[in-house]
This record gives sequence, structure tokens and C-alpha cells, in this order.
Amino acid sequence: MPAQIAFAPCRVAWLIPGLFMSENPSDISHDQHAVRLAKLQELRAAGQDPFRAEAPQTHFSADAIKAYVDGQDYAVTVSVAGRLVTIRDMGKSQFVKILDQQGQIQLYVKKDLVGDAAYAQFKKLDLGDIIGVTGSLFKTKSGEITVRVDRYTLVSKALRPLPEKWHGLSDPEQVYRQRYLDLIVNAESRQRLQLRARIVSHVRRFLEDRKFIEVETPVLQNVAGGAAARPFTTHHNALDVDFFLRISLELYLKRMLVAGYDRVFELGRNFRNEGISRRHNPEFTMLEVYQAYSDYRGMMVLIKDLLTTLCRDVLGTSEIKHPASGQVINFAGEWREARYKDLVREVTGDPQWFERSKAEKVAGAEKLGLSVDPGWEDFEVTNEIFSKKIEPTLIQPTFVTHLPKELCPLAKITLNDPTTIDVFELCIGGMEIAPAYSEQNDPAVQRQMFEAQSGGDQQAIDQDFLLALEHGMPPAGGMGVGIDRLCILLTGAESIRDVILFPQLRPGGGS
RNA sequence: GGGUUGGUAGCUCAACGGUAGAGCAGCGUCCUUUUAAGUCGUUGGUUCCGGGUUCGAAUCCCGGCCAACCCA
Repeated sequence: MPAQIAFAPCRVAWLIPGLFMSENPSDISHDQHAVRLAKLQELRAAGQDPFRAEAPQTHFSADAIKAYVDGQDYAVTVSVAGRLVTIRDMGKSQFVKILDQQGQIQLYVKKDLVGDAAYAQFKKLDLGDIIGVTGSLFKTKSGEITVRVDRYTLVSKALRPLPEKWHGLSDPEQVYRQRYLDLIVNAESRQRLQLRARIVSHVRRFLEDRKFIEVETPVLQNVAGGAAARPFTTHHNALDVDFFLRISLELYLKRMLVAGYDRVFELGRNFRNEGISRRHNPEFTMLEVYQAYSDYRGMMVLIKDLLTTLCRDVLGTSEIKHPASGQVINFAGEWREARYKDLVREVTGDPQWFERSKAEKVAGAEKLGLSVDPGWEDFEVTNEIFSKKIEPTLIQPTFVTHLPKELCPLAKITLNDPTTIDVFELCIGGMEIAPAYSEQNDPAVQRQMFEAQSGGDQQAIDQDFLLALEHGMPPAGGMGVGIDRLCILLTGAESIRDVILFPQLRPGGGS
């Protein structure tokens, strides 16, 4: 049992006479940082250093509360530790609360139990200090299970004050830049970000239970392939070579299919050097899953199982509020399936849309209130309609299938329709959550599609990937799941920044 | 990149051309089962930064920085 830290039985004001007297020009009572430093100095002057102290921890807060045996006050002894977040001082006794990983637990400190000196020292603790206590559980008059403290130890002195206890921290800039403060004082943020951890954990377990193997592939790549996005560049000094940070996991995971890993996944960070918005962070977490001898229809079953079990096991409900639309998203029952072309024909009101000339399509898009870049191809004009006028309306889970082949060079062409590919995009809450393909495994067709997309720029083609394909890749279904967006959906967050611990901000701002 | 809104005490917010305030936190009292505990007293400001207008600017104007939202 570590030695108990005891405050010297004197007041800070005695240490430096007149320190807190208002008529004294050196009064520091208004400067909370200075007051806390003075308290630390006082401890050190008495030969005690809280930063070298230790505390036992037998229980987290919620586990300790569960350990209470009803009707048997003081029967169970626990040691808990955490940050002081509430102090209610009643003279010769105090109720305080500490916060740990599981939440808060109330402590009751009585002068006649801990002794005069230790009690006097306890009164000098500040909100934010980290303490460990040992005591026995009881239930207060108002029914709150509480630790009656026998002894306590200060194990870290907080030199800065906490944000306000009632309103918490609400300045969004400070919430993101000093997330640790947000997590201390805003229970909602704590719950939301812990929910994310449980979602990610469930995803891993779900896939491992189905015999998928988790792998880690390179972040630094010569060719940033597998998606259309602007990559970040970096430089390796020893090799004197420029690298890209990956924009997708796809091409390396397919090499693993070639390697004989029949079910493989990676849960990792992608980087895209593009705009920052409510739905985009420059680095974001992606799940990609590949299953040999499956196809995009198989991926439909997989993603539906994944989301249904997530709802059941993590959220405990199959209905989620969607704040932007006010609708309730229902994950139970059949999910809608709709062809891309049908949705476009419906929203444009034109059954012959795909037979129209580009000029007619541009006019049609403008009629819908969209502005169209004159340099765009046919399919880009149509896709602008899809992403602006259709996708945001797909609130309930919807598989959009048979996308135009120009939208993705990595999928198989539909057998009886050479203009579309065997893919789906799962849209929920107006967002694209998961695209999936029947993966292209014909190396010659794959090469043609890369060349058509790259406009003849051989540098932009991952030749090593094509070489791998020539060794033979089994037919497979593949799927990507944007984990951040999934978390936005499942936690009811309004912004990607709310489900990322430390979202990217311009450096140097704020405090 | 463009537009809108915002930046005031450690935190949450007032004051909108005339002496910068409140609550919480802090400091000093009272109080041994409190629940935003209560009680009495009290300290604390480069009003984001830099210019300008004015007798006088947190407030109006211009420029910059940072953020949120909308748009591209």
C-alpha cells in the first residue's frame, strides 16, 4: 500500500504571508493557475510530491457501484481512483465525485474518519485533481451508492481549472482542440466516442467470427490507387523517393486474394488531400473486406448482417433517429434495392434520360437547379444529379445497384448490360455508407479499364497490381465501409468531427 | 475559394456609441447524508490581433487570424 500523501497542516497563505489578501498587490487568489502552483509548492515544501505518489485501483466506478450488496452498508471495501469533478463541502464532511473510464462515483469524506490533518488537507484539493481512495460502500439517504473514504491519496495535481461544471465546454473550437477537456466535462461526448470504440470492436469480432483475417498493408505507396482522390505526398530520405499516403486499401487487399487469403479485411486510415467539411476529414477510417468466391450480392448479405448485429448488440435497437431529416431510420425488415438508372429516370422525369445527348443532360441538370462544369463527361453530369438530388433523399437503408461502368474501373461488367457494373452503393441517412463490387479479376480487362481511366498516363497505373492479377485472383466480392460515417449514423452525430477524437484543424488557432 | 455568423474573466453568457457585468470556478467564513448543495463576504479584463472614424469604441468602418454553418 503506497504511503498516503499528507498536506502540511498549514494554509497556503501562511507559507507566503498576505498572499491572498485583497489589499496586497501580489494577491494571486484570482489566478487559478498560480493558486494551484502555490498549493503544489506547499506540498513539495512538506516533502511530498503528488506526481510520485501511487494509488491502488480494485474497481472502476460502475463496477464498484455494482459491487454494493443491497442493505449491507459498509460491507464491501473498494479502492477507486479518478479525477475530482464535483466538490460539495459541508464543513466537517464532504461529498465529492470522481470520474474514471466508466463514469462517476460519489465519495463521502468525514473528518472524524480520515482524521483532522488529512481532512484539512482534503479541503485544499481542487477540481481536476486526481486522487485514489479506499473505503466502504454505502447508500445515502437519497439512494446514491457512495464510497465512505477511509484514506485517500493525491496522485496528480491539476494546475489548470476545469471548464464550467453545468454548461460544460461548448466552444466548438476548444472542444476539438482540447478534446481531453470535452471528454472530462461532457458526458455526451464521452458516450459518443466510447460508442465508436464498441462499434469498431464489434466489426472486428463480426468478421473474425466469419473467418476473415485482418491484415495491415502499406500506407506509403508509389501509386495511390483504388479510388479517385488527390493524395498527400511525402518523401523518404534514405531512398530519396517521393511517396503518396494511401487513398484506399483496395489494391493491396486484392494482392492478398492472389496470395490465397480467401477472406481478408483491413481496418485502417486513408488520407485524401481534399476539402474539410461536416462529412470529410483529411484522414478517415475505412474498413475494406474481400471474400473470395463471393460477389456483390454476397456483400449485401454481409453488410446487412453486420449492421443488424451492430444495432442489436451495440445499440440495442433497430431504430435510429436521423437528426438532419427528423426521420427514424429502421434497420429491421427488407432493405430497398433500386437500380441507379431507374432512380435517375425517376428524379429527372425522363424515361429516355440515358439516350439523351450531353447538351440535353446538362440542360436537365440545370433544370434541377444544379450547376454543371462544362468540362464534365456525360456520366459526370448524371452522377452530379445522383449525388445532389438522389443520395440525400435515401434515408432508409437502400442498395443502389448497377452503376454506370465509368464510375468504377475495378468492378465486373454486368453480363447482359455492358454499360453497367455489378456493384451496389449502400446509402443510409442520405450518405453513401458502403460501396461493394463483384471484383474485376480479368487482368486484360483490368488493364484496359485502368488505361481508359488514366487517359494514357502510365505513371498513374499500378503495374505491380496488374502483375499480381496475372497470377490469378479468385472471383470475389469486395466492400468498403466508411467507419466515420457509420459512426455518425449510429451515434446520431451531426458532424464527422464529433466521432473523430482529434479532427483536423488549422494549426495554431484558439488558445 | 465565396457568403453568413461568431470570438468579452479559467468556463457559460450579458452589455450593441457613454464608468465592461452575472452565474459557475477561485479566494476568505458558516455548515458531518449532499445531488447544479446551501450561506455570508470577496478577487479577477490587452473585450482575438492591427489600423481607422469619434470628445468618447467591446459596440461603427477597413485589414488580418481562428472557428462554425451554407455554397463551390
